[in-house]
Amino acid sequence: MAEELRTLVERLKAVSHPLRLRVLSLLEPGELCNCQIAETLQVPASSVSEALRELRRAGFVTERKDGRWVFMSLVSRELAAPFLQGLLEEAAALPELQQDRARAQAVKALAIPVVCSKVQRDAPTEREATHV
Amino acid sequence: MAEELRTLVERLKAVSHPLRLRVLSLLEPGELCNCQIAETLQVPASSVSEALRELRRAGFVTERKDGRWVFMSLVSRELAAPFLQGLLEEAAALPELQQDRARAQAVKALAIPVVCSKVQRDAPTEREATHV
DNA sequence: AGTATATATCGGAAATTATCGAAACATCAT
DNA sequence: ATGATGTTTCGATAATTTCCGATATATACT
Repeated sequence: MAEELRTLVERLKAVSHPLRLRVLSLLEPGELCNCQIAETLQVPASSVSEALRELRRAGFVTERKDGRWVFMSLVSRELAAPFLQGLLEEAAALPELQQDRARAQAVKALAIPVVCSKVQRDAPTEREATHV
Repeated sequence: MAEELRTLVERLKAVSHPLRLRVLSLLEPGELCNCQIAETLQVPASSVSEALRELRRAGFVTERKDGRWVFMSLVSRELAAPFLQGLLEEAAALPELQQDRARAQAVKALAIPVVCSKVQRDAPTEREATHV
């Protein structure tokens, strides 16, 4: 298979996943660190980290380290894939993702250490019937 | 998971696949029947049929039956997902997909029965190392 | 140094997807 | 009706993906 086709497919796969799409959409208004995302989405921090790794691999996200924290943000529109623009608009219209953003705002209002020390504790453990 | 998020993810998954993306891109200039696609891409007809089923399920493709043949075409831009426009542009720029289109033109120049009677015979049998 | 905390990676079980030949189904041609 | 041909579905196997707890790594604080 041609390299370029493979790459495009990999980038599409990266966003074809509920958690990764939620994370992507969450980052649109601005950067967030791993634990802010984990707290916002009520998902284990390791899952968020893996989601971010895929989004980074696909070239949609960049990181900025600041001490203990790694703040992730979307790459510029110019660097992103052409299909991303339409996708983000489509995503922003979804009720659940709007809810996510509202939660993120509340989380951002708190100091980061306060948010993050909660994450380890109250991550959900029950597995859903279908993949999240 | 919210229904709408799930739907969007399903639509993204539908195009996150080399064969399905090739088929999608192949249909952009105009309708083709299953066997024309199979011949163009040198892929078993059943694989093409399955790819088309997914693209139909995702709402990207519609069918028009004409006797033995089922011609598939892209749905109108208005009905398609917002991200599809950018994706098709991105796809059209890929060398391999341009090659596919050139082959499709050659195939279209032949009478359909001539094309299709070949398909059953010379489909490739060797499995590639990675998924196609 | 030692502890706490944020992030990344690993391991591995479970679910999902991919693939294609075989068989079924639908329509045409004689 | 019979056979030929285009399309779809089925069956089964292999490959991949998902998910999260456990572990590892990195930085901060005291």
